[in-house]
Amino acid sequence: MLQGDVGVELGRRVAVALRTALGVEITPAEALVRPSTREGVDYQCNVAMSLAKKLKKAPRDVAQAVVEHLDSADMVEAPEIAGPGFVNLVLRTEWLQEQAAGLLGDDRMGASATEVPRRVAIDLSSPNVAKEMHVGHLRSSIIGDAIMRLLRFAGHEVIPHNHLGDWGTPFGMLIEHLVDEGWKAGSDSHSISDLNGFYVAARKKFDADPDFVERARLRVVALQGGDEETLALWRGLVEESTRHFEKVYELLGIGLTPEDIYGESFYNPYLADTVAELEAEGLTEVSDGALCVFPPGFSNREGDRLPLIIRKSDGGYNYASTDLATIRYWVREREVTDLLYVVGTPQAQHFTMVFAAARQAGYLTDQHAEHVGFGSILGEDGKTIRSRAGGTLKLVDLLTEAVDHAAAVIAERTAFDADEQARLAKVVGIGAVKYADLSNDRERDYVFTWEKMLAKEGNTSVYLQYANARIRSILAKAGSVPGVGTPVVLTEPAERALVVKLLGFPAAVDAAIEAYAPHKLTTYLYETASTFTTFYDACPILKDGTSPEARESRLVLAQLTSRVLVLGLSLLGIDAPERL
RNA sequence: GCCUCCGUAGCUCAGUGGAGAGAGCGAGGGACUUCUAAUCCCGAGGUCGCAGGUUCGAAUCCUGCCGGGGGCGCCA
Repeated sequence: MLQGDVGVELGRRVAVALRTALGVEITPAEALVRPSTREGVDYQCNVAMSLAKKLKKAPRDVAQAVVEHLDSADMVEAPEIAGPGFVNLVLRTEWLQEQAAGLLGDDRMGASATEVPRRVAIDLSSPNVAKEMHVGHLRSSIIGDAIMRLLRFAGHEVIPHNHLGDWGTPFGMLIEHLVDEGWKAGSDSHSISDLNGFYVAARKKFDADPDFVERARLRVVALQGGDEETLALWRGLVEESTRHFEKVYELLGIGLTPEDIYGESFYNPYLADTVAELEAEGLTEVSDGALCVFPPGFSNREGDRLPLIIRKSDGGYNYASTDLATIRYWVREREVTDLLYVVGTPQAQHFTMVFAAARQAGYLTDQHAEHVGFGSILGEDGKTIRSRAGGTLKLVDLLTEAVDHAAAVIAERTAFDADEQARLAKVVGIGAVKYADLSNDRERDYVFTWEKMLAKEGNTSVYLQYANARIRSILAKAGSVPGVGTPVVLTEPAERALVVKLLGFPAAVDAAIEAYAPHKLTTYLYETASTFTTFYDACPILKDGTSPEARESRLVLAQLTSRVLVLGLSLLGIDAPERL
């Protein structure tokens, strides 16, 4: 059975044909084999036009040479040349039948694992201590989680790190507010019911009370000086916040645990060394009292060189220092080959500069560092939903609303018992939120609307879950699941279309991984579910009048579809219930 | 001012330099005593922001312009 992308396999064969026919060496990718939108054509090869000039031949002659030497009779019908030199490829029914039958024994659905596993550190989620997670954290969390799942599926080692905002000057203010609230160091009986309220109250006091400001300042000094009582209070605050995050991660179905937390404080011990190394390398300059690196190629609005400040004029460190120390840590101590940062696109320049500085410093050499940016979630007014702009939407409220909405629909439509309804509501509601986000191009902003988040028609998770539930229902009714080796017989166009689509799974996964673009997978899964429902309507499986052969064959197709949908959704962090 | 991303059907969005640019939603027409209608089928709907350029071929690459978002020194 074929492993991987059908188009790549055809490309390989075209490359061989060109070598034997014309002595030309090209890679499979350069064969330009693409799925075709032409009626009745599965793939098309566009290589003839691209090579014609280089070979000083007419495109149709190159195409003719490809066709004559293409060794693919097992896989495709006799290729036809069309238009200026397109080679149209139609997959043979027998080949499709064999592939479909073979897939039944492959729980990876044709997707191969990498032969060169990498070790990838991925920065995701990264909420701030003493602040409630809001919709802004949604994207980093679920996009990061999906990328993590995709990379692991591909056979890579992935180490998530949750870069918690757990250090810095605001903690003086926050700890003093804790003290005012009667917290005692070392006691774990405290809790904060409203993290946002806590933060706002501290901030308000800070803005109004000079004595409090002074206490906060002293508290920062104590914190950074390692004062035990202060550290104990700080830990209490971090742990309290972490418990809030855990609840959200649990609801969201993100695999992040407290072990994945590498907050800013974690890198604290490395900051001085990191900065000292940069100084020793001669990369730094003092400018306006701040210690800076000036990576080449960046300028500010006056046209002057743009600094990356790694130590503030007051001697404190900032996020550039931490980010450099982070790279240094993961490369040196953890020996990762890749560093991914799932952080909003507004920080694109920051990361470009940090990476540039890290290369200058030798922290990054062969490693691949990439800012996997994502667009902002906008309000209906088209402006970024910001925590301080008033229009805060707590993440937990968003998720609860989605689950409640799903619960209402489920109660209306189904007769499952209460427990089952509650379980389904969570799977459907959370899935809808995740899918609504993941199905957008990662890098683009999108406007948040409840309508979109809760939609259950068209390209939505519910559509996919429903398609799968219908399949599971049929398989349950059928009594026995067709075993490996069950012959697949394709007679109807809808059957054939479904198999062709199912064979596209590896290509979709590859595309999603290659560009860190989960939406490429959602698009594919939606097309697959849609192709299936067309098949479902056109091709009865268990109904009277279906021959035993067709019944078994169609059960295989249903089974394969279910596995593609369930596996695909799982790579996005979305569950697919048996019944719906 | 500079950098960067975006502009595709009424709306929300896909689109790997390849052949009449595709979905969903909405609006119109049709299909249920259901293998689960949270579904399917049919037709309508487009100066791919504008103007040049590169190319055999441009929604896609380059340049300029228009419109919008974001970023541009001590918050992260």
